[in-house]
Amino acid sequence: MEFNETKNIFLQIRDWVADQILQGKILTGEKIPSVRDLAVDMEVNRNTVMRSYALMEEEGIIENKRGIGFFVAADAKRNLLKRQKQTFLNDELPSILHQIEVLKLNSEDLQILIQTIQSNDHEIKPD
Amino acid sequence: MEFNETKNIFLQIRDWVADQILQGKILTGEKIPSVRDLAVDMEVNRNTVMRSYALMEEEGIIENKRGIGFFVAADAKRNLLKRQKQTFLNDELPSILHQIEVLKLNSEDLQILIQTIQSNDHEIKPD
DNA sequence: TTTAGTGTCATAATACACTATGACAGTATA
DNA sequence: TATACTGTCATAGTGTATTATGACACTAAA
Repeated sequence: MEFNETKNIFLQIRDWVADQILQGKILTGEKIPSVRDLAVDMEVNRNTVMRSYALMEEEGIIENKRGIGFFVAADAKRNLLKRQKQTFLNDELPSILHQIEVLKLNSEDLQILIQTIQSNDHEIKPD
Repeated sequence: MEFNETKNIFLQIRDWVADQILQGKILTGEKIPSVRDLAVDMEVNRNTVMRSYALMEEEGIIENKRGIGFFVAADAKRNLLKRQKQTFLNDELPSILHQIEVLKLNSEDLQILIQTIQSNDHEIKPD
């Protein structure tokens, strides 16, 4: 996998797994890739994946079954939605707004952004 | 200054100075704080500020006058605008769009964002 | 000329992310 | 029972951001 240089790898792995869950590519109760497998896939050390999984376990996103592996927790999706939404609105959005103001980006520059938002207006709210 | 834990300090200092310039709080040709002074102000080591300034010099944002200090380069503002705009649109926006899609954020959730963008529609484009 | 302010360079120490590797216990299956 | 998976822990090494400090050359002003 291609990692962003500015963000810690173990956080990017967490983000990737969280994304898989939010997108429904890994379902509730399903087993996620083993620490060793994912490490090989992502060309990263076991311990780094282990750190991501430990973090997600703390966050209640995944659960461990001894000797078997990690599984998507029952309310992982709702948990993640709430957590990510809050992080986005509270931590990321202010910085985005600030940049838009300073760079004077208008509707034309951000046409795609507005379209993307509006295409969600008729979406059914996820659980 | 309060630093974000996830981003390198010398990059955050660069961002801060760049912001001061874009906002017109430091004018073209004006002297920026000395390496030592800013280090004290931000409660950071001299070398860390030095690294930020060296980076900005490479980027053509500031210039050094020996024995005197660093000054805002002639075309710093235009340079910065171009650079930041490109970084935002190419590197940050895709990730933002992705989050909006996955989290199904709509016009209501992002009301402020849309307002901010639209308030730039009647702005005169900066140089 | 002396003094105080600039940046610059070199060195050492600390902290932490990441890697590399080995060993061990639990679980499922042949 | 033997084998091959799981996660887990410990240890050691590497790279790099950051700190701490000292020394030096340049410039401006007293």
